[in-house]
Amino acid sequence: MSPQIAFTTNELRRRILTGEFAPGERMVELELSARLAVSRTPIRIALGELEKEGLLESLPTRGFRVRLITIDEIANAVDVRGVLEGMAAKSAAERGLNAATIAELQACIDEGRQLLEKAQPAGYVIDAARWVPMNARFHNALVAAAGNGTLAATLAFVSKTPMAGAGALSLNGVLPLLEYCFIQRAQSDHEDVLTALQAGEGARAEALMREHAYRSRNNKRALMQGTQKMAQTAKPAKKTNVKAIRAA
Amino acid sequence: MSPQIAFTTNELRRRILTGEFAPGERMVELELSARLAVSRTPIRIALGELEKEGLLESLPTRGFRVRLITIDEIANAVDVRGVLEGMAAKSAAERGLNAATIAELQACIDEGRQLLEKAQPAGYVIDAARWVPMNARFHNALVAAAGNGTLAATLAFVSKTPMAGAGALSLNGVLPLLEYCFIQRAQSDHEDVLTALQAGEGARAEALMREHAYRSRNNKRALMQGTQKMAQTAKPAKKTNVKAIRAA
DNA sequence: ATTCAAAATATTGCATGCAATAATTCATCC
DNA sequence: GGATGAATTATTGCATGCAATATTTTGAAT
Repeated sequence: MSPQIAFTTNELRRRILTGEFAPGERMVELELSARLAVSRTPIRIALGELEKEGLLESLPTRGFRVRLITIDEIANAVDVRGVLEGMAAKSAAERGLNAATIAELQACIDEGRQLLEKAQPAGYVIDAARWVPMNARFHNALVAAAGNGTLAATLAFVSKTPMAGAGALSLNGVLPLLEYCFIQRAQSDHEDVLTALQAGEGARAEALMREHAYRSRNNKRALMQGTQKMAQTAKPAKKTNVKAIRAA
Repeated sequence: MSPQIAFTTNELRRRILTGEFAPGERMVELELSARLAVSRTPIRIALGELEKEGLLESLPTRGFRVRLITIDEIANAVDVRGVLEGMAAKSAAERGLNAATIAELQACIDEGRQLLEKAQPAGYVIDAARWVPMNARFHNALVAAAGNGTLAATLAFVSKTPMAGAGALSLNGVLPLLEYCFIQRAQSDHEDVLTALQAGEGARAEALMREHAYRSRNNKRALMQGTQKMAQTAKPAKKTNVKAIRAA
């Protein structure tokens, strides 16, 4: 992807996810073009991209609108992710792990244990800035070990659903003790999975990864329903003044 | 997707899959624009689309080239499809089927049995024109019954890999007897899955759907390695005469 | 005040031009 | 003859204009 298009896509994605564009709001090419200071061409391509990612929906000949993503939709995506990661674990166990993969997975586990230990005296608050990338590394290493490129691409596809990716637990400090318990369990799942993988126990590794995801799904549901994060009603789309943009 | 872009995408996809563009060949916007009689804009968007489908690969600032799809890649995609369809079957069994779904699945099974019976006196040649859509209908009904939109979208994503979709068995008349056996087994799988679904046996339904896909993968491999369909070496890309196109 | 039609406006779909850049060809020198 | 650098050509990246279409507003008629 060319740099301008990549920039536009990332920027729009970011602004949608941070709520700068509310669900239901229309995305008008000319307005976005003015806001991001790029021409309509990259905007148009980026919008198509974000539609495929599920962030936008297209109106017949009226361009795109920000989609409202429901809790159920996130839960569905996480379930699919769990099944695919289970497949990855099973395949990896059956093929056998190479030394580098074992080292990488073990490194993640070591870091995770460290983070948990550091959290206890600090009021059971996990260092999210380190946990999230570590968690992503663990999942990536596992998927890579399955040696199935299509599987990896499919997981990437599913993980595009907002909040459905591996590193997407809330972790913004609400309910620290509850989150600590979730993370503790996740850590223990990681350890069990590595054990199963090394023992070549494919079915067990698969079941563990599935449960790992199912649990994370339920945790998300609990946190979200608690904080009502996603339940904001869509603000009415404010009218854009195209004449003014055109004049500028 | 607007009509022109849809046309362009479908047309280019078709031409790539039929081999009109050989693997390795570059896709030059201006040339395609002339061939399909549309401007560069829809061509450009369609090429991006086909890249995401895995049919093309992008060169840094040199546009796109037709990718060579290997047998292993197809096999990987079919494996992923099997796992996802297994998940669909399990979910469907756990939620329970409604009457309309049962009727649809049963109708597919009845038609399949009919096709098998008709094939025997006809030299064991299956009527592909009816089998393929029936098979697709069966798989679609099953996925719909799972009630997970993300799962359906993910399956659609995986099924874009050429030859990896549910209705993609060769079925062009090579080895009629062998194909007859494959189809006979597929039919029996369908029947077993419906039985399991109706009995609420989720784990069994899942296992059956996985095996159903794994088997189809191996059948494909056997047929392909026999006929060497995909093993054609890429023709060298013939030079395009842009001056002539420009002049026209 | 309500309805309807006509005019005005907003907005996309698509085509195309131009500049930037990569690849290729060609001419020159050793 | 082969290497090197300059000119040429091919080709994309991006901007933008125009026509087509959908929506909204306006203004009249009831």
